[in-house]
Amino acid sequence: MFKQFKREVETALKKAIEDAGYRVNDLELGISPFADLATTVCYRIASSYKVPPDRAAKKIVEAMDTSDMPLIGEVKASGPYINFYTSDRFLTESLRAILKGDLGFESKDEVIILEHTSANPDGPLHIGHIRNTVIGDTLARILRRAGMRVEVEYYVNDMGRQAALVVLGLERFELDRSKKIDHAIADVYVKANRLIEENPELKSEVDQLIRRYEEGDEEVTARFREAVILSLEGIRQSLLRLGVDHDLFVWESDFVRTGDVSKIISWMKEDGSIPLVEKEGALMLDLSEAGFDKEFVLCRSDGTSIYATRDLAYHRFKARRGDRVIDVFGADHKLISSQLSYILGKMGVKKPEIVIFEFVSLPEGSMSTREGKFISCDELIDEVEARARIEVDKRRGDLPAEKRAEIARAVARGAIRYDIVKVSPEKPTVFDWDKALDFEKQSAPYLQYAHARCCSILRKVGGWDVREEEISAIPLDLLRTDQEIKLIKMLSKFSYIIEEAARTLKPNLLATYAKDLVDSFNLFYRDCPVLNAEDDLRKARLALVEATRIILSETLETLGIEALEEM
RNA sequence: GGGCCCAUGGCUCAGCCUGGAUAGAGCACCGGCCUUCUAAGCCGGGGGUCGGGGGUUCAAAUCCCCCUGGGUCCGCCA
Repeated sequence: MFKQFKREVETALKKAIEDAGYRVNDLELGISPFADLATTVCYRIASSYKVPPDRAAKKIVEAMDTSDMPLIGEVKASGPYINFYTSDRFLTESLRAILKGDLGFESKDEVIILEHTSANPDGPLHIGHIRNTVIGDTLARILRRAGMRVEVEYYVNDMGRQAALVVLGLERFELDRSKKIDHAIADVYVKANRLIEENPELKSEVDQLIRRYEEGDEEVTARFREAVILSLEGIRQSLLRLGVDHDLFVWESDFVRTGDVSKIISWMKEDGSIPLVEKEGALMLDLSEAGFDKEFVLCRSDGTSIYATRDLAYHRFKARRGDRVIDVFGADHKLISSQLSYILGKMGVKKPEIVIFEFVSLPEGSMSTREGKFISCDELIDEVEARARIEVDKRRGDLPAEKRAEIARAVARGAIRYDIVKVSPEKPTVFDWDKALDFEKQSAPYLQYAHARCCSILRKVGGWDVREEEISAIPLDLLRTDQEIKLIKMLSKFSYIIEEAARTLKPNLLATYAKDLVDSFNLFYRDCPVLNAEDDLRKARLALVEATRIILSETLETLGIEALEEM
């Protein structure tokens, strides 16, 4: 409902400014600590019309007509600011809409292809990869919640040197089958790297594997397939533990096999809109026109293709199927992805929107799968879950063991996801076990706990079973304490926040909202008894608890955190 | 060497895109609150030259330039 309120304010303000005899480009409306919405537009008017900003504010407020604006309560000039407040009707309508299942979204006719994670199949996901995973998956959930159709894809780098090294390693070292399969693959990969370092002459063998795979050699293809499928199996298990499921796994070798890669190369040769350079048999693009000082290599001197070229083919494939293409990439891909975008533009292919996140490092330095220096996603989940189990056991000895295990799993998944998503992607982070295992205020369990409290109250009255026709009869206008008003306003902002997060592709906005929402609920919980309230007030407060439960569970669901009914 | 990102209380962060009214949280620290809906909670307290310097502006944590420190990229790797 906040969106409608904002729309009303925009309409009324725009007209009032005109009627006061001014003209502006931007209404400069924003959420303020002093009002529900406030504008600073009078400063602008002051400088262009040479009037004191306070006078402009007063004049605009006098010209303001809000008689057709049921959601606007009060409008006040406060010095140079104009403050807008919601009406009583706004509060009641907001709650009523939520209780009736209208959360303020409309479905949009837009298909988005979103790629995230796409880790190399050379070992398990580690805590750096899952920053990509959590940002990507949360974005997908936000966009879906905002009404878009989203297809989530994982690009499998099966043709690279890493995959080839695993293949080489598998031929010489035994897989430790007692381990989770992707971890066993990592062991082999680390050993293969060491082997190559000690015997550099083996490098040509790797090159050969790559070439034979690209040529479609059956025996080699089968070996690559097996290695990659094994890694992917383990990776998918880890993703599932985080509540993440891709719609499609796209193998880069497909683009070589279908001829898409060679089509792109011949297009480059014929079209000529990007200058082509040949150096010792290798084919490159000269991108100096766009300010890139190094050439962009299309294919190696031995004729084999290169990751970046295959990625061009993949992006063309994505662009054909979606109205928008979104990629979630690590900061190391910044340069290559801007080159990619430039080339796609020249090819007449829709450019991707790229969300970049900075690296996660360990206190002792950066991670490396090759050197076996990393904390795996599985290890992290295991540790957090074990810690959560201790906490659950401490508090809920009354529950059966399976139930406690289930709660611990949900708490662990949530804690990990929230810990990652609450930090904005451009911030480089250092992993910290103490923070990961902290279940206090700025954490998922804090949010889940508030949801459980809502459920607990509702459980005590036998659950919420008010039919839609009866909702209008609930005396919601009794909810007028500061705590109640604040909470209702928070609830009304859900769709507004989702759309902001979707527009700016910033999932951390929703994390902040979730915490603010729960803060407001906790104040209400402390000061406003529900079950012990007088008849009508009790009904109204129960409705507010139900509305909070709805919005909070929607928020948690969108963050990929399970909304627990008890914990 | 060049490009991009980051720097906000002891620690971890929000706010920066779109400049405005007292810079918000959490952890840690100190002091309170379980005979009332789950204390993974709530209340109070101390603690900040928003890395440094210049500039733009009536107004800068927010925009621009320079510097410092950290990260990252600049492969016929992915």
